[in-house]
Amino acid sequence: MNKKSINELEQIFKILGNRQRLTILTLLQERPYTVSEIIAQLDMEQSAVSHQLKVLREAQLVTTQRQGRLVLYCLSDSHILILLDNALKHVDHVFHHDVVN
Amino acid sequence: MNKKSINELEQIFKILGNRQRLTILTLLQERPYTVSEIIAQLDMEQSAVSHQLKVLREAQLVTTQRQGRLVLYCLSDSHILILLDNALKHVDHVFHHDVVN
DNA sequence: ATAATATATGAAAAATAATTCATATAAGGA
DNA sequence: TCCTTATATGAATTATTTTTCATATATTAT
Repeated sequence: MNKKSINELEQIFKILGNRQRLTILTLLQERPYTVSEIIAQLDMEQSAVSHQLKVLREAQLVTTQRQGRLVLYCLSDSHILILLDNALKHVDHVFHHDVVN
Repeated sequence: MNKKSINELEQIFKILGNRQRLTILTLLQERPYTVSEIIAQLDMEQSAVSHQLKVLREAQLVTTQRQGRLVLYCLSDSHILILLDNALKHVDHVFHHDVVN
């Protein structure tokens, strides 16, 4: 595995390694959400949510479209879902395979 | 997605979201390595490597077996590799799909 | 038993990431 | 135009993670 790949992997995993961002992504898995809706779901303040959305935007994991004064956030593509799903299978494997927790 | 799953995902992604740990995992993908060998590959000091190995051990991503005064580290199972591979496909998709970087 | 080598660990320091606070921008309505 | 609502952003603060430093433990050889 080359250095570039490692860096890219590090970047994504860093982004995914955060509760709020993961929650946002799994919300968007259902349907697009406006920022206000996301704030309501996350119970964190507007500014913090906005900063996290920026991270997701910059990583191109989500896209936005303004609708009047609302901004709709959508998953960029379903590719990331496959990754999440796969990771979920992994944690399932590790956490629930032979150990009770 | 429930809270527990999110937490578990967060944990793994956090662990994978680190250059040195990723490098260690990809080394172990080839074959088991002793700590000294890992240190040699990583160009970071013994103690730091040891701390990172502890993180991987505690997450059950690697297992160890002592051989005399050496300690051999191995990937716990190939499950994690599937996840890495999948993630790699994702970064490939995102970084190299329609944008030159 | 002592020395040497390999690895691990706790606590402090350094680096990085997340949150808050204050304020900015953007759009729609009065 | 001015006010209100929705969202974004920069800088400061706070929290978390990583690294370093000092030291401990384990194993083998002398």
